[in-house]
Amino acid sequence: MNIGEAARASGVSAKMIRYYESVGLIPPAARTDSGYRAYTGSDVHMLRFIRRARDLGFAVAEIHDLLGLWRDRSRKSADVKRVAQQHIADLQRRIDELRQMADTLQTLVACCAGDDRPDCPILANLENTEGLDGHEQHCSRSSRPPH
Amino acid sequence: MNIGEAARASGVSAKMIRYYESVGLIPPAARTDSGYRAYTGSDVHMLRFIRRARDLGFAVAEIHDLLGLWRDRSRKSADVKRVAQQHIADLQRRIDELRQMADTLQTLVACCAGDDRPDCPILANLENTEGLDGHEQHCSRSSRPPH
DNA sequence: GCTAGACCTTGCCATGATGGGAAGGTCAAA
DNA sequence: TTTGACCTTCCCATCATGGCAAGGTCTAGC
Repeated sequence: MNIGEAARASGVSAKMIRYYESVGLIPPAARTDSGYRAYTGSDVHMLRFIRRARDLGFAVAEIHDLLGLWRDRSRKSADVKRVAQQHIADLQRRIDELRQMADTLQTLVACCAGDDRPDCPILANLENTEGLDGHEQHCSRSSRPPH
Repeated sequence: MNIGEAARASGVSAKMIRYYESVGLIPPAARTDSGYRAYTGSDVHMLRFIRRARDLGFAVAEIHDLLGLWRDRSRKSADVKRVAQQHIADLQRRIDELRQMADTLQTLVACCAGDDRPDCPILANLENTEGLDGHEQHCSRSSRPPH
């Protein structure tokens, strides 16, 4: 199987397959006499594993670990669970960060008239270091550039 | 004011101040005779604005627009509001992506014994293209590598 | 057998925001 | 004058991904 076929069969682009090989996530592919990479069904299976793990947000380094556990018949499921739980914690941290941003912005947007006038609590908040960093409820006042 | 002072006063690193200048987010700083960048209080004010906008997750291109509106005394608050709302939508999309990942993983983790045995629904899910893409509730079965 | 077109190879560049570091110039205090 | 803290520019690395270019290979149709 050529790299293009393997790509279509696994959902991983040819470019990324070469990349994963170059960074050691997957072993170097077998080669034909002319130098083309040759893949087996088992290779595609592995690529699909990688693809799925990427879809779940695992970084390449984490997938490296997961592949090791996958191949290790004597693995402990506790080890897999730990990797997954750490990743969940990481996802949760990122979610919280984004949600904090969204919440703050949402509060500001709710206070913004959104009409033809220039006064805008959103700009006012960006301008002042203070305000809405915490959990204020009141709409702030105007906003004019300095000068 | 030297770049280091401006950095300390604004919370933007000297490195990033130079970067923002290089990509045109801020105008080229004034220079002393010896070539040092020189900043005013007004410059620091702008840098703080940028810093705050970055903290809210705005990309440099968006901050460019926001700075334009900030400087425009005849802006319409509706324009600012639109930028903010688009950003909120973007944040929400990213949050949903991450939460989808976290939810799937959470379900799998809940199904994993996490003991000394190798059988693991997490690996099983990564291995099979099917399963838990949607909203299944049942814990799946084992997981052994191919070969 | 030849040719066209689809495929493969490697290598370089770009993304976005950020930090690290090197080599060399400037400044201020002791 | 020296020292140390600062500044300058330039290059490199991150992370996963795509794009492009130059050149080699394979296959189907004529």
